[in-house]
Amino acid sequence: MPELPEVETIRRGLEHYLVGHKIVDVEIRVPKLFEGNPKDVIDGKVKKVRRFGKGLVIDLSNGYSLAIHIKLTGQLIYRDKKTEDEPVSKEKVGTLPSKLTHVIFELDKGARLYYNDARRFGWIKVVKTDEVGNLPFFKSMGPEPFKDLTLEYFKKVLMNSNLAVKPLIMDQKRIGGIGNIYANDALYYAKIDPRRPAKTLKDSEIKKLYEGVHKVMEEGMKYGGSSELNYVNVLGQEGSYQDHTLAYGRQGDICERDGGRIQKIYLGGRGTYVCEKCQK
DNA sequence: AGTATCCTGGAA
DNA sequence: TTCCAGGATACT
Repeated sequence: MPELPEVETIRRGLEHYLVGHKIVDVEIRVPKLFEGNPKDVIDGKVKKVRRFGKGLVIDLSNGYSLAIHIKLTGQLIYRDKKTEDEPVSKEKVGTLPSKLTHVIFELDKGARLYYNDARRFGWIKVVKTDEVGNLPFFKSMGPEPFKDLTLEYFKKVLMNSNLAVKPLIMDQKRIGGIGNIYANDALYYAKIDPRRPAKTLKDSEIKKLYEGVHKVMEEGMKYGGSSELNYVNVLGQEGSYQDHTLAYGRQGDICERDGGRIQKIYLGGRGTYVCEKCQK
């Protein structure tokens, strides 16, 4: 599921392939995903691509931006004459456009940007660049790992909440970018039970968890993200972090630290993976 | 703090 | 055929 490492991988790809391209036309096949006037982005040239937590912003030269959230199953795939011959994931993407393609950005020089989304949870919004920060999702976003999430702030968030630590660190308003996969793995790394009320964590545990969050997300980016679900990069290729998770998706596996078995439980309605022997 | 909602492909 | 997946929001 796209979290910070997946969305950052996409951002880098978009930055690399999109900057300099002009948007020539927009084809909207599923209107509910698209907000704002598509005409406002036509003739706009891509200046840069930003990421805030799990959200993306494509800034154009004409004062408008595309704010995008791919939620669980969104894909942004770039194709041009050069990349056309590089195969996209047959399983996750198929032939473009597919029946899951809901928006197509026609770019200059014969290039295209496809937005696919199996579950149609994602959104694309046209907004003035200087109003991006007013969108509720961006406005309420907390500080994020690798950026402005300091250990001091992290400590403060955890110490002041009775919430179970896992749903707490996944709250985008408090901390941006952490989702289910990396929350599970970071907690496993730090040997902390995801159900622990956050304020019961000791300083040393908070520090270890902070370290774990960064560690597992770094691994995520190293492996090009997790393609457990529909995630692919802008070339339509899968990542492989799903083969390197510490705890996520590993129910029944033996914990290599102590030989315990990783259990799947539900916490806050979400699949949660925990070795009860070493995660206390 | 837990639960329903959106939505649908794919697994069971 | 039913159920599950979960990011974010909106309820209760």
